[in-house]
Amino acid sequence: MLDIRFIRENADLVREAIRRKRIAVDLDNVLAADGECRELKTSFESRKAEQNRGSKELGRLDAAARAKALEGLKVLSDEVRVLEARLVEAEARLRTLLLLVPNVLDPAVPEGRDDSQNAELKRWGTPRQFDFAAKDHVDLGTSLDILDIERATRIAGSRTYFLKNEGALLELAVLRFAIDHMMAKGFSPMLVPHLVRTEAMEGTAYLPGGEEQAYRTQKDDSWLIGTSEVPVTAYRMGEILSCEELPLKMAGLSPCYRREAGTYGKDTRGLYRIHQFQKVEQVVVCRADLDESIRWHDAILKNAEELLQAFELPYRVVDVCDGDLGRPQVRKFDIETWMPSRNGYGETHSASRFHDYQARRLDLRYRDEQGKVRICHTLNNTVVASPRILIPLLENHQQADGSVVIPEVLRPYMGGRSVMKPKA
RNA sequence: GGAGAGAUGGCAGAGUGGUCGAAUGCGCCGGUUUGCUAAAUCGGUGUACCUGUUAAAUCGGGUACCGAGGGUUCGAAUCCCUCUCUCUCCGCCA
Repeated sequence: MLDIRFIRENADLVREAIRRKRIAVDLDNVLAADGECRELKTSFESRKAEQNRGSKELGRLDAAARAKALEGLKVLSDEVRVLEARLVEAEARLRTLLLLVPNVLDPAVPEGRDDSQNAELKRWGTPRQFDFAAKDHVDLGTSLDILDIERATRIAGSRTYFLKNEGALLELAVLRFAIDHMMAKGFSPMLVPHLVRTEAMEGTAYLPGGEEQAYRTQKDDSWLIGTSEVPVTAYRMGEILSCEELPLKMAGLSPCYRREAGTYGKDTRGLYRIHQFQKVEQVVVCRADLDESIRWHDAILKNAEELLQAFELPYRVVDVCDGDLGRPQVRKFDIETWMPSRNGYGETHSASRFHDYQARRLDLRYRDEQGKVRICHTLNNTVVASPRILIPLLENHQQADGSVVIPEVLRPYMGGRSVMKPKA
């Protein structure tokens, strides 16, 4: 959420963001609602002040004077009540509108219609040329007896899977490596609530707007998280942090649940797009300093790159274009990892910088050295998401005999295994 | 799931209809005292929003906030209702 004062003073910037992110919001409605709010607030407060003065005096009056003053106060009280009701309504209307106003863009964000027009920033590694008929991860996983999609579909519906044997171990290995990698960077590992309240979803800007993508419980009105970003970023919501404890560096591990509504027929084969996966997510909460925020954005991008390099997987980094950028992000870098079966790069990581957009919604603040209360900045990036990462891991490291070599850094987490071999 | 108790400022803890944004203590900040430290002593010490003066305010005026939301009342921390959370006991359970 943007500061309404910022919107008033930078309406052009905000209009540009609405246009470039292709979001259906009429800023004039927002500004009108704001004007109405302030008008009502002024008249309500001055009448209320009058009433407070009168009521205060009433206590000191004798019976006769009191009865007389009471009459006038009753009228005033009704008037105040009406004004207040109108004010509350106007404020609710403004907030509803404000939640939908997108964050402004970093000047560097490239222009583009969709993800096909993201700007490539760098490439690392060279996609492998196979001198044999390479299999995709589904065939590999099946013959290695580490993956079963067919039976999962019977039991749990589309976009589900079983990982078993070394497949199960490989996912655990990848996650644990990611946690250790982040701990070495000073991030606190966190296991988090998977069911959260609307507040946390709204605070991280998944709501309103993301209702169709999230699973919601029927009886208790809570939401299954689509990423641990939600509980981790919201972890200190409503608090005023001391500046000594910033930045908060946290690495959340959780399952992630996504309905994938509206994606029928898209990425239907294999483990690319599924309803449930596990992810280690890095979250940074830092002071309200643009340069610092940008530095962290680069740092969390680098953390993820290091992981892919350790896994010996070719990847590229893209600067996400305006048309593909979400409402809350100022700028976003995606990492796409080489996936032979797609004969291309597929998104595996997403590093977002939010400025104070999430923090304002979460009421996440800190006291600076001067004692001034300020709104934090937040950022996040994937460390690793599995099983999607298993796609490049299996496909890139396969051998002619159908076996798959386990990257060296993962072997300690796999009981020393260096290769997975077909069972049949 | 059933029965009961509770939620007050950074912390502890008073306050059961007006003079309460809230006693008192601790903590914290500043002054005085002090060879230093400690002690003593004096003063200060929430957040948000509206509005005024202004070059700008750490300035003036106002409104709101005593878990959250609603109600009663001229007036609510205090009375009533709903919800959330915490604790105790019973049941169930990993």
